[in-house]
Amino acid sequence: MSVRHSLLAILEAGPVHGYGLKSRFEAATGDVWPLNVGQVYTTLGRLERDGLVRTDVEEGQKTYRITEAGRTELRRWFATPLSRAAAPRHELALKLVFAARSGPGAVAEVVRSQAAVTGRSLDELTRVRDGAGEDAEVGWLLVLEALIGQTEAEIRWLRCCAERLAGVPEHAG
Amino acid sequence: MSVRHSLLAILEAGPVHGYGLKSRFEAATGDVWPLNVGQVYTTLGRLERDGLVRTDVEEGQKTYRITEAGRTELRRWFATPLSRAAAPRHELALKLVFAARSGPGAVAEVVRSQAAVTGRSLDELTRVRDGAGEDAEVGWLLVLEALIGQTEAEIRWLRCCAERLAGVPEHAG
DNA sequence: ACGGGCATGTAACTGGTTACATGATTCA
DNA sequence: TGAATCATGTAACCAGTTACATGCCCGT
Repeated sequence: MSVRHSLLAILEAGPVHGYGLKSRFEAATGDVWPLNVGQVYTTLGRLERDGLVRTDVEEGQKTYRITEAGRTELRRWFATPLSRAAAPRHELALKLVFAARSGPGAVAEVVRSQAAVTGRSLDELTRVRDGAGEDAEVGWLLVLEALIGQTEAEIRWLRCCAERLAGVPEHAG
Repeated sequence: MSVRHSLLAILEAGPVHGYGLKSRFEAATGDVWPLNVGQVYTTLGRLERDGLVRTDVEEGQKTYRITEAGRTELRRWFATPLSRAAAPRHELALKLVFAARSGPGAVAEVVRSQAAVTGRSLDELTRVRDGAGEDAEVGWLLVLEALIGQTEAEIRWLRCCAERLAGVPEHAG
């Protein structure tokens, strides 16, 4: 529910029209997660359906405004931590688990190809971060560092998997 | 597409009936990600629709069997690394970015409540891992360690956020 | 005149997820 | 007998996502 709540958060600062939400969302996160404009409108439609935003026309442009229910929902979002139980399934972990059961060749392939891509990704992320000037946006830096930390953890884990699975007989476990 | 491919991977080892897939999925990952039985059937229906599995009745029980197209798709899954570009939006990062724009109070609340939950989660994960015996399943250990690494990275990042955002004026950026 | 960015939408589809109905078997 | 587990499904919904249609306005 990231998009829903992000739009709500942008609207908390004041009414915006549909297209403006797209640019503000991308500006806030430094274009790391581009947002299809169409999705803004579908999401806004659902938010309105649920009574979290309301629309009115100002000077020919339709503007969206957060409602009290919307503010409540936003506060709830901030106040409710993500729980591990509610976390989505870790696709890479699943892939590796089932590759391990499929045979050592599959494991090696997954680890090797993923490590290459993830490594390149880490290089690029750190290069971008280190090239950031003084005027860099706070949100953008935070997003970058979240991604860097996550990526580093993934690389460590892949190395750990490679070690542990090296020499494990086929269909083990 | 984790569930889809995981079921395909289980079927690669031989035909199974619907309910068996649920138990095998959970056994493979150590019950970390429980799977609603209903979802097994909806997913199998979609896999059959797409020609990746086929069914036949054996001794009164409907069994599912992977097709050649299914094997191809599974190999494609193993061979194709996850790309950062295709990665889902990082919900916690988004939450923090927008909490930062909402005001320092919101940031502090997010960081504090999330750190508490994440910390407890890390404790539990490490306790489970350290309590694992020699007979522990490989896949389960890998999943555990992926989650531990991810959780540690999240905690480090939260600390970093707390430092960086302390004292940042409201609506900065 | 025309291309590009601003602006608003809709239709369609995907995979994930749950709630519910139904019945067989097993075991205390 | 009655609860738990095995077993098979369906209907409905959700958020995310994209492809597409439409038109305005502005600068070249």
